[in-house]
Amino acid sequence: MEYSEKQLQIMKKAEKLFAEKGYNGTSVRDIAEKAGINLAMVSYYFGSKEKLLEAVFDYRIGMTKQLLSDILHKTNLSSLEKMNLLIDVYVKKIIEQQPFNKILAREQVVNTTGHTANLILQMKRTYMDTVLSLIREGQKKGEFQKHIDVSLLMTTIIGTANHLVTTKHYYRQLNNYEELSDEAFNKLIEKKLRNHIKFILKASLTYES
Amino acid sequence: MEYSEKQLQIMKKAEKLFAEKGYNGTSVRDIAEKAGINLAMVSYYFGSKEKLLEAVFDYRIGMTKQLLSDILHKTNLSSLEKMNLLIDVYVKKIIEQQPFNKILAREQVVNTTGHTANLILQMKRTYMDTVLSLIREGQKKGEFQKHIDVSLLMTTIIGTANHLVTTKHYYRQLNNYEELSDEAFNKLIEKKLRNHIKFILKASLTYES
Amino acid sequence: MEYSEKQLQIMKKAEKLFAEKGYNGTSVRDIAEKAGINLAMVSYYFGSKEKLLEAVFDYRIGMTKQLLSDILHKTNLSSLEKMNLLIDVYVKKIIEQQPFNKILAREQVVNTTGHTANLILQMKRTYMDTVLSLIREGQKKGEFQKHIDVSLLMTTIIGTANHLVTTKHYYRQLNNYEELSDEAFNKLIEKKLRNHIKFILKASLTYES
Amino acid sequence: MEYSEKQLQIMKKAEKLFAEKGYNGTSVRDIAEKAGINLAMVSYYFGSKEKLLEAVFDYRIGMTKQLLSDILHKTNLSSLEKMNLLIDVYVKKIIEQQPFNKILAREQVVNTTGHTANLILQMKRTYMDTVLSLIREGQKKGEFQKHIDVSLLMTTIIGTANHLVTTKHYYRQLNNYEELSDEAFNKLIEKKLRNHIKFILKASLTYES
DNA sequence: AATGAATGAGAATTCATTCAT
DNA sequence: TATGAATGAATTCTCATTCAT
Repeated sequence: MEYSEKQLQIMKKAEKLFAEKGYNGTSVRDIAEKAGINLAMVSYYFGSKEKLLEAVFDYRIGMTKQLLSDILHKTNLSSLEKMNLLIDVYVKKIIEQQPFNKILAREQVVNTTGHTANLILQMKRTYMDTVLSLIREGQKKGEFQKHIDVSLLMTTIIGTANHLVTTKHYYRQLNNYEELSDEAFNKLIEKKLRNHIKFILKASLTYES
Repeated sequence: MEYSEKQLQIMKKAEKLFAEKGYNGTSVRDIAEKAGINLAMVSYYFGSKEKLLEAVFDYRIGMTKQLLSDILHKTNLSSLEKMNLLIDVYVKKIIEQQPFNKILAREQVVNTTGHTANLILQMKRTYMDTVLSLIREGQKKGEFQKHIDVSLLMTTIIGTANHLVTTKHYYRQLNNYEELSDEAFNKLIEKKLRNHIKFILKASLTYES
Repeated sequence: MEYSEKQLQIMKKAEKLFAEKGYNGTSVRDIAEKAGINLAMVSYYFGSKEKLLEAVFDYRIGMTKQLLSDILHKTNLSSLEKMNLLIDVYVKKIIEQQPFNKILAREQVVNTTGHTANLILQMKRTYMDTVLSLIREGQKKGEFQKHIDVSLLMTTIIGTANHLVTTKHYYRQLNNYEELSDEAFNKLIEKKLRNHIKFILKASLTYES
Repeated sequence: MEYSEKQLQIMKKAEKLFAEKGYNGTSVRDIAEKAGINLAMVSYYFGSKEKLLEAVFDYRIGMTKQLLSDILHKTNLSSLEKMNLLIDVYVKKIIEQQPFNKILAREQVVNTTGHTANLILQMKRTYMDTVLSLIREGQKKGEFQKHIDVSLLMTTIIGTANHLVTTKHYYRQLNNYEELSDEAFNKLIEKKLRNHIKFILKASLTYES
């Protein structure tokens, strides 16, 4: 699905508002105002508010799939290197696409059916398959231990990243980072998150009971 | 803050609806209907829809604080035992209070100020202090390694539990648990989650670089 | 179905407006203004604009059925007397309920399915059964001729009355009755219509080829 | 008024939609889509939606006037023959132009002033004059009885035809013609209507009190 | 002659809340 | 304590029309 410049412009503003106030907390009026367009243009370009949300999901999840596909096709890397690259890319994406991640974090709770839920499931499957193949590779080479619950391990990685990003204002207060600029704080948590996830992974994958 | 029977009855129905459809997606009419009361009674008992949400938070977070306080005062346990008990209690709570956890997961994203945000911050601080003191204890005794980012470790624990519970319908599909009854599935993920978190904790706290 | 005073008040104003401007040409705002109530009360009392229209149909068609039932149960009358009474009552109803008749004339054209169409069909069946039994009675007694297409005869009676009433402004102009008051004109056409239909009926039912 | 091919194409589609959903129930978008043209072309070709409706009336009523004029000028026919021809032509027109007749039936109820109302009045006058002169002719020759209310007689003819055609779906159900094809059913009611109107006319015009 | 974008007005409906009883 | 009626604001969406190209 391709989107015109105008559509992308609207989608970006909508994404921001959905992230800040939630889908139901955002009115089409809000979006039209922020995007500097007439109220009726949202229906004109997307059909409805819900279709606009779906467009945002389409767009972002499409990007994500592309990222994952790119990594898998880097045939010159070892499985551990691929895993590390995957973490780097994933964390970078999470930090850069914070607004969409907030929407995703909220919508996947209540939206259990429909087009959006389908997209989310597809994305989760793609992640799962990618990680699964990487871990199997590592296990074959003896780099990783045998007893790994990949699904739960992924829940941990995604849950950690999601929770940090969606509740970063609490993390900031609890750790006294309030004097940092937004930019600096984002840089900081990106680095911390990347290292932390890699640490958790290494500890889990190489743990000897 | 004490709540009357009638208030608790309303709060319970509201909690369920907020969890299923989100705060903004739930109307006062919905709540009144489900609770079998007159529409105006919501305002009468709570003042407003938002105050009702706050009451739910008050109530649930109060319960959680009590739980944590109980654990800390069990002076006859070792720090590792306390930590394990904490996990048991936390996971049990997460599973039992899934509706509230869904609300919490959603509201903490958009609600960054106000009474609710304050309650959440307090709760997080309580968790943080509890875990911090347990880990310091364990480090003193040489049971845990020295370099632990407690805040991120907690992010991992909470993030893992939250993500599993709020997106459990996806977890179910991805792992082919669709034939299980709701009850059986809840039992299963409670056990899995408990073990997984303990494993992650042990692997992290005892990791040797 | 019983309607409260308030509902009847709204239905009456709505009926008038629907008759004057058509269902689609009338806004809920119009109705609320004319009825002197708040805009939201229409939804409150009827659920929706369409349900309000259905209520009007329910009410008026219910009245009509009652009228027909009353006539049929007058056992002391001959079939010709019953027929004449039926015409009198029918024409009186048509004249008195001109607004509803305009709505009916318009809606039965486009509304071919749904609750409203069902009501109309029921009413038509009731009329048909009534007239059919009266004519069969008259034929048995030898008062009426044998070859009568009752369905088309009814189409003629109803069509004549409908057409006169719904296009009476044209009838008025074509026959130079413009100086008459509304009341006087209504009186006039009621009498003319009654006699005309009786004449057509007599001529048709007793025609000898 | 002459219309271009393009205009006629649009008018035809518009006529169909107006008949099916009513004028107010049909959007310019609907028409543009059905006609396979750009939305703005409706305004371009007709000025407005209302002018488009007027064009349809212009066109159809112009055709009707032509038909009537043709009959009147057939000097070789007797008045009874002319009357019969008039019925044939009228019924044929009613059946063939059902969509326009539905529009007419609806619009003449609510549209009591303006260009459209004028056109309708003109047409009615033309019909009236035609029938009046035919009946006067017949009365002079002694073929018809003296006391005839021509205006009401015409109301009966037009009303009968209108009612049958605009509510033919009910007629179909009431008389169990549902298994007939549309085409066959139209053929059937055309024949029935023609005979019925002629019968009513003959019975009325020759009735002896 | 035709198009796609745009607009402002208006549509029906739902909302949380209040008030008199 | 409880109710049903009422309100005004806000919701999303559709409408006919216009305009620049």
